[in-house]
Amino acid sequence: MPARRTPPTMADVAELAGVSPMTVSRAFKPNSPVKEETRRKIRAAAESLGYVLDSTAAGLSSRRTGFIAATIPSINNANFADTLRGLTEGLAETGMQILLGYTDYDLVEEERLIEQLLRRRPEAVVITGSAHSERCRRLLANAGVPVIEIWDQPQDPLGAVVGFSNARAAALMADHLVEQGYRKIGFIGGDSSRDTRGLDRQRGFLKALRDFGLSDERVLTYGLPPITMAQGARALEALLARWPDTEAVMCVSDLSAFGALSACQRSGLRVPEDIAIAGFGAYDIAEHANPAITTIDVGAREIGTQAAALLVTFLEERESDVPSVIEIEPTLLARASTLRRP
Amino acid sequence: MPARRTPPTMADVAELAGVSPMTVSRAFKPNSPVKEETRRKIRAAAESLGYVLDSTAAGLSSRRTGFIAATIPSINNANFADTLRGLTEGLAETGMQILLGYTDYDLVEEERLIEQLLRRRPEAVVITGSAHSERCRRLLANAGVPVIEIWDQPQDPLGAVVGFSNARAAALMADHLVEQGYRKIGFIGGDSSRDTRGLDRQRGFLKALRDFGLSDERVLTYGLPPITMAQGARALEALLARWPDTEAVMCVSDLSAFGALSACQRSGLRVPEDIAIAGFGAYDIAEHANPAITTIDVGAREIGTQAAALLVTFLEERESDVPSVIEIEPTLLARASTLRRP
DNA sequence: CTTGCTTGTGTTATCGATAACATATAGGAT
DNA sequence: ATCCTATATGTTATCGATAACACAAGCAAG
Repeated sequence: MPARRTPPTMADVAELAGVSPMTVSRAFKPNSPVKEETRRKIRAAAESLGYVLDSTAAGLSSRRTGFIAATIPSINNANFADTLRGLTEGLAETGMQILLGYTDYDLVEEERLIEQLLRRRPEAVVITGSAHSERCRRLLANAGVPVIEIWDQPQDPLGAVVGFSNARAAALMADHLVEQGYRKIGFIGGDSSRDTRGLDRQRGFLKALRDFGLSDERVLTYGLPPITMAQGARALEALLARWPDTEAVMCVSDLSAFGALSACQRSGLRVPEDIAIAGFGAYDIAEHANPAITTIDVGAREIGTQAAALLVTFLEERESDVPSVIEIEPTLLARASTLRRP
Repeated sequence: MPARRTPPTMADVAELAGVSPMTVSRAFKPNSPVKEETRRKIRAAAESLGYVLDSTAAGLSSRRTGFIAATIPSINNANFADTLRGLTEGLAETGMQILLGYTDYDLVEEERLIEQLLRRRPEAVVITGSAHSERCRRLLANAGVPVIEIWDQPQDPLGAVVGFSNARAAALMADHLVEQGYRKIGFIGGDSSRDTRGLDRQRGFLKALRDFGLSDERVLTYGLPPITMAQGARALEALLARWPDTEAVMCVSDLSAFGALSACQRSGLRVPEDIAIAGFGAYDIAEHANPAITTIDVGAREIGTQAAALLVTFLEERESDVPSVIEIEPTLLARASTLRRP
């Protein structure tokens, strides 16, 4: 079977099966009135020609592309990958295909990306984060399709929301550390405004410290978000160089927390006896580190699942106008890296 | 600006700008003869209407969809994410969009996925792995577009290849362990045939052991691939329960190696003094673990970069018929987890 | 036996853009 | 002044499928 120049079309299948193209079209859709025998004949003809439906043409004609556009800041991030997995699995039965884009934590890139994605006429858009350029907001509003913002709690939502408060989630960790008796508490994060969720965590954490009457000055930012294990390690060293008596540190993510933990161990500090380390995100690594790292589980997978469920109702009922806000409840996972044993 | 029912079309922009739709079409393509003033007028009209090009229609008409289909086994895998990043960045300048699918290490799912992707009429297909169902091979052959298999070295390539020999890569590790003086060497991997690359590693590793005249019996498979940190930990415990005098273990991936390392440390074993642990894949975690884990860098990012470069030539020259095979050279990263200090 | 509904199939128009061809204008070469 | 070429724009047909409508046949209900 030689590779052909142009793939066979529905008309080719129709001719071979001795029916009209319209019947072929129907034969490929479930729940359309086609005699079982005709359908078999068409299926056989299609298979023998190696026919594959052209969704491009189908989408143009039916005005339903079967695409859901989704943006995430980065591929190399287990949290967003989990969300994506929840989304993918939740949409599997609908036959919708996810059109994915990476913003690299950059609003300008996000705007470019959204425009590129909208060109494909997705039937809905799932967008990570709540900070968008003005033009990006306008593009989304004009697109006339449901929009779901995830992983955040926007002041001014574009449509539906499946998210949580990064500030409150981080405050949970402050509560925990204070409750464990730590008083000289620091924070490690990235050093630009790109990662707004990271900044929200920092803000929420420091605010909670202040509310406890504690100092909020032990903040060390290092590297472009999302910060890596290596950067977490260096940040911890720098933080201890400046404030050697620090008792506990929260890191903006589990990856940087793991780096910080490694740095402690290399310099002979015991965790948590000499210094407590906490992370964020409930990555696998936090669970399997020695000691296991206290972290916040933000329900990354569930965000995807809930967004998918919301999409299913939107697509079924065409009721994109009712903005709904689903709040995910982050939970603290207290582990050895911060627990004081009396 | 209210959300409209149906988005504006090129004809709407044309009317507002006082030109023909064709001119609008040209105004959006670079290197087409349009007066600068006209172009500005059209751009302004488009912006004021919130016009976004419909790639669906464009693709149908021009027979160039701007899609590259790509499949990877899993999202939650830093290696494949790296490959994807290389691919994305390498294709960025071309304006091609990646249409991504996850096979979940399953050939049946792969076939389903490939058919779904081919419906979108991608201009090329990048597919991870070399094992495919018969129908999948036929679909790809019939599609009439360049196909690149990555991350492997197929016996019978579908088209171009950017990969490496998993067996030889694993043999590198056997060489290293033997060279370090270990003799009672084990292997930890997943326990099904789904992950063919993992199996290739196992095969190559055991073969190398035999070639050194060593026993190849210390193999423990545990859990569905890709195996997790937790499974790596349990596998190590099981392996030591059965062969307590094991001196060194290679794990099919760095994640399971990290789990194994943690398991050792929990049970008071010193690494590498009591037992050496090695991984595969050069994940971040291997570098930052304590001790750092010896691993194999397979050049995941480079696989993506090279595949992108190949695609660029294919798309420019329309020379998909010349199958090229690019071999990536895996390298051993010798680290503390296996190094004997005399 | 007629009416009305369901099932199965065909016909025509259309989705939104672009390729291919056609035309007009401006400037340069001869 | 004439021809030629490059630039700038318009016209027509078409990409491959599906929506909407039309129609035939079969069967049930009245």
